[in-house]
Amino acid sequence: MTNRITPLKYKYNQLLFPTPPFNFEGTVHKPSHFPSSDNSYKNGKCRFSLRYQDRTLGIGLSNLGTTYKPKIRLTTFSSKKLSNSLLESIRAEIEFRFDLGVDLKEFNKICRRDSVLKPVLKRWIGTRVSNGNSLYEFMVIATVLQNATVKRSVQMIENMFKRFGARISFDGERLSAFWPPDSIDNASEEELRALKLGYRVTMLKRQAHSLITGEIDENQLRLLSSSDLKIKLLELYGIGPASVWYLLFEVFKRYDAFEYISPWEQKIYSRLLFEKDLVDPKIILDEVNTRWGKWKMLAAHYLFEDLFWQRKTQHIPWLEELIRL
DNA sequence: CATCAGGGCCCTG
DNA sequence: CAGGGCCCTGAT
Repeated sequence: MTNRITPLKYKYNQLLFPTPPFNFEGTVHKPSHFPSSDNSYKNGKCRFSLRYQDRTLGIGLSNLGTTYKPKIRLTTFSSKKLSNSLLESIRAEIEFRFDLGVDLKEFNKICRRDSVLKPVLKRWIGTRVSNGNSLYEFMVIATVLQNATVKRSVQMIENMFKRFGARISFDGERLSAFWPPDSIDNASEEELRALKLGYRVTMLKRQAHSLITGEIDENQLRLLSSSDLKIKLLELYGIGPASVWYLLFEVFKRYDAFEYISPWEQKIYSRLLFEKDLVDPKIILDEVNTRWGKWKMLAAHYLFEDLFWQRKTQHIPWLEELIRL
């Protein structure tokens, strides 16, 4: 266990040019995601820890552009010097994880014709599906989400950060960083149980193990068609019908990955799309399919995040009840 | 004090 | 394919 904080004193700037139109804030900060100590968003600046090629790095993203002339400053912080080729591959990885290269013209056209999304698009045009986490990290997140309230999920992931993660400081922030998977693989069951992970311990251990054996190769998986990818992801221990859509969408940017609705999401979509308390999941799924087709999950994401942004400035009682922080 | 569901999944019959 | 069990917590 390391409570020691590692300062990342080397810093490298690069410029990123997302495809226009681009929305910086909507892309780098997702208010519907639960808060955790590996990332922060303050004063328009996004910072997070990045475990990449066995290094623990700090990343800063800040906006230097406008919606139609997008430009981002990517700053990579490290405790050791980094080579140009490594910096280049970090840049490419960040561009992928934040989906900076996608062309959303067709999606925007569909949104403008849609009564529900039209006003939402006005606020968030250019927003990407984005996630700073690797597949492995997102599997961990999906696992701690299972059968738990948000508060408990946060408790579980923070317990894991404390026990297995690193602490880094850079750019005036102190953040946690994910652990190398073998530390979970080597940990004893009792040790993990002590972190109040419950029955998820088996899943977390098997996931870490399949990563270090090379059974999971994220870069290879990115090349698969969505249907093949879905089959592969469902083979991962602990990934079932609810989690697989999160992975397909957030990690692999498959914009149509919307085939399953969990009960709390069902309530939210019932409100947003039908102005009712509870609509049958199948009806919701049919509705989003006819409305938004192959862009249905991205469209739903816009609705969802827009709602959670509203929550920051106004009290939405029915939503508070569902979130149960 | 007990019981139960929660932002599921696996395993069994 | 339906249903039980699973870690833990907080609500009732």
